[in-house]
Amino acid sequence: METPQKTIIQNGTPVSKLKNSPVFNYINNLSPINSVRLIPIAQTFGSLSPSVYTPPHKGSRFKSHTYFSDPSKELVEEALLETIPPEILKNDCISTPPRRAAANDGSCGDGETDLQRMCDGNVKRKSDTPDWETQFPDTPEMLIYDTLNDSEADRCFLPASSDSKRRSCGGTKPRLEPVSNSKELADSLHRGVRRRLLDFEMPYKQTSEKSSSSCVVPPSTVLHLNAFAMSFKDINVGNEYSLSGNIKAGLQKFENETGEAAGQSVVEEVQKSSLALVEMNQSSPKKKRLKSEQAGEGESACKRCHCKKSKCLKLYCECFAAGVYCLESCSCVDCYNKPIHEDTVLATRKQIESRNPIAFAPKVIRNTDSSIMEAGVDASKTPASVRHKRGCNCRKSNCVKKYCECYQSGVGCSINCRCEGCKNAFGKKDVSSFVGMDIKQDDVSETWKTQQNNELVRYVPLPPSTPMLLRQPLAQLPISSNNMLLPQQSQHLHGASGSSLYESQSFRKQGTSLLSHSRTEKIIEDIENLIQSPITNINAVSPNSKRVSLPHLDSPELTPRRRNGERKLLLSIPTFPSFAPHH
DNA sequence: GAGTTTGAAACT
DNA sequence: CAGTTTCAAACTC
Repeated sequence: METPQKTIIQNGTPVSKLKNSPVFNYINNLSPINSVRLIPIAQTFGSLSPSVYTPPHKGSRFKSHTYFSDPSKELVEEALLETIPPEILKNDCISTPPRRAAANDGSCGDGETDLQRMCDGNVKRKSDTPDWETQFPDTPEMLIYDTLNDSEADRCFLPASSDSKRRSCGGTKPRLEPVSNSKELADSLHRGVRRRLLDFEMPYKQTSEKSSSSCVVPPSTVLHLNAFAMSFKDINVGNEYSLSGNIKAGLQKFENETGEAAGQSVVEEVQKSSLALVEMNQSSPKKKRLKSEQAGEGESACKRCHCKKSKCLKLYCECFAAGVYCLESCSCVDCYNKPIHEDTVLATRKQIESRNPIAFAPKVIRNTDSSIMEAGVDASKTPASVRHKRGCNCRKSNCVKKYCECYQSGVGCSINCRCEGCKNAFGKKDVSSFVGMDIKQDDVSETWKTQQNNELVRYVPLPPSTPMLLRQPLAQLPISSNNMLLPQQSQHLHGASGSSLYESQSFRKQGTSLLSHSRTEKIIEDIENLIQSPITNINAVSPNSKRVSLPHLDSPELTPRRRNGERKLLLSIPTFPSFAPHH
């Protein structure tokens, strides 16, 4: 897949020259885009979700991660963030590499085709507007784009809360952001995105446009940098296949080249490669199981549940928990998690949320350095940026099997865990919460690696965003306008901690060079504003006193500290998890 | 593929 | 709030 920038002549450097550059060829050869089978992302909005809950911890993204204490790395993040074309940020294309030959072979096929169309739209747009920066001169504004274009708005659903329900969807919804050419972007997406989203009390619901896709196409802006960044981590940490390492090698080869054009090229290629990685990471715990089965399968590639008694209306059902409808390919019995039972589904979901407001919240959160700071441990040794939101409660599995949600998610146990005999390879409860978890590949258990390799990719599931979360005042959610929790973006990038990519001085150099200082500062300031935004009104305690702790929210460090002229980047409502109707 | 184990979710 | 039950995924054979 090409990015729009590829047609750009950077600093007078012809595209052809860039394409002939060693790194371009090298990385291009590394790109698995052509070889990786697209994992249907139906029902996987969880994995694509931006709503990995991130405690709003000021500055955490820059300091918390062991591997990224170097400020220059932050700049790399910014560079990556900035470099990714808004078209990509704004839609799913980053998660949907070209799949020209994708067959519409069943329940998942439509969604795939839709995605393809969407990407086609982007390609088209690319040719129309080769220089996205020109059109988005103000990068922060680029981040403020409206998540939902008109087309999407027709399909999206809204959170139930009154204060926010009208902020995102519907044809009459106000355009909430200043993206100058949002119309064009919307048009672009109109050409592509088709999603079937469950309408949660959507006042402007328009069901007529529901597509026939049986697998939900994840909320279009949901993945992106999260997955982009995660992809590095995932691949590097969890898989034998280490693209980032290869990128690093390529970058080293590229080290002699300097200048923005070169840097731009590097980042372009990184983005390009990320597309494949993102693709590889479109999975959920449930889906993973299917990955090993899906080779050569079509429809069956969609994840399925096997519920027998829950009617797929409880969190036992992963489909339901993920906020998607069950597929026909599910082997569930007496399933109510289907479009025809939409009301039931909604009611049930509401009920569950009434019990536990974050029941549908991501299970894996971006932990911050607050615990680290509190523990007085050198932050440089604490890469444990990701933790299970509630922690596990394992007693027999030693947190080394997928019974353990932490382990399953590829994250270390934390102080929130009540596990016994924790041997979590990603970080033991009593240690990793505070002490650096310099997880190298060798540190990850062979079991886990084997498991993950069997599933094609290692995946740190990013559970679905939920209406609950989004019912919170948006300004308090660190969710970017493209449905990404900005801190998470960075933390995902941080999460790429193991990635040697970011250890590449050359890359840092290149990435840094991409940003003008003023722009960088502006971006950082905006993001910091977001980070400072508290999510204080998320009930951290479930009504039934279940463990729903949101770590460190009480930390004084989390005290919101708004700056003057606070720019609310979160002017749009992220797409909600979709219950994907299917046949 | 059936049976077992496991721990989250749900219930009391 | 704690203990118990239910449930479905993960795992084993």
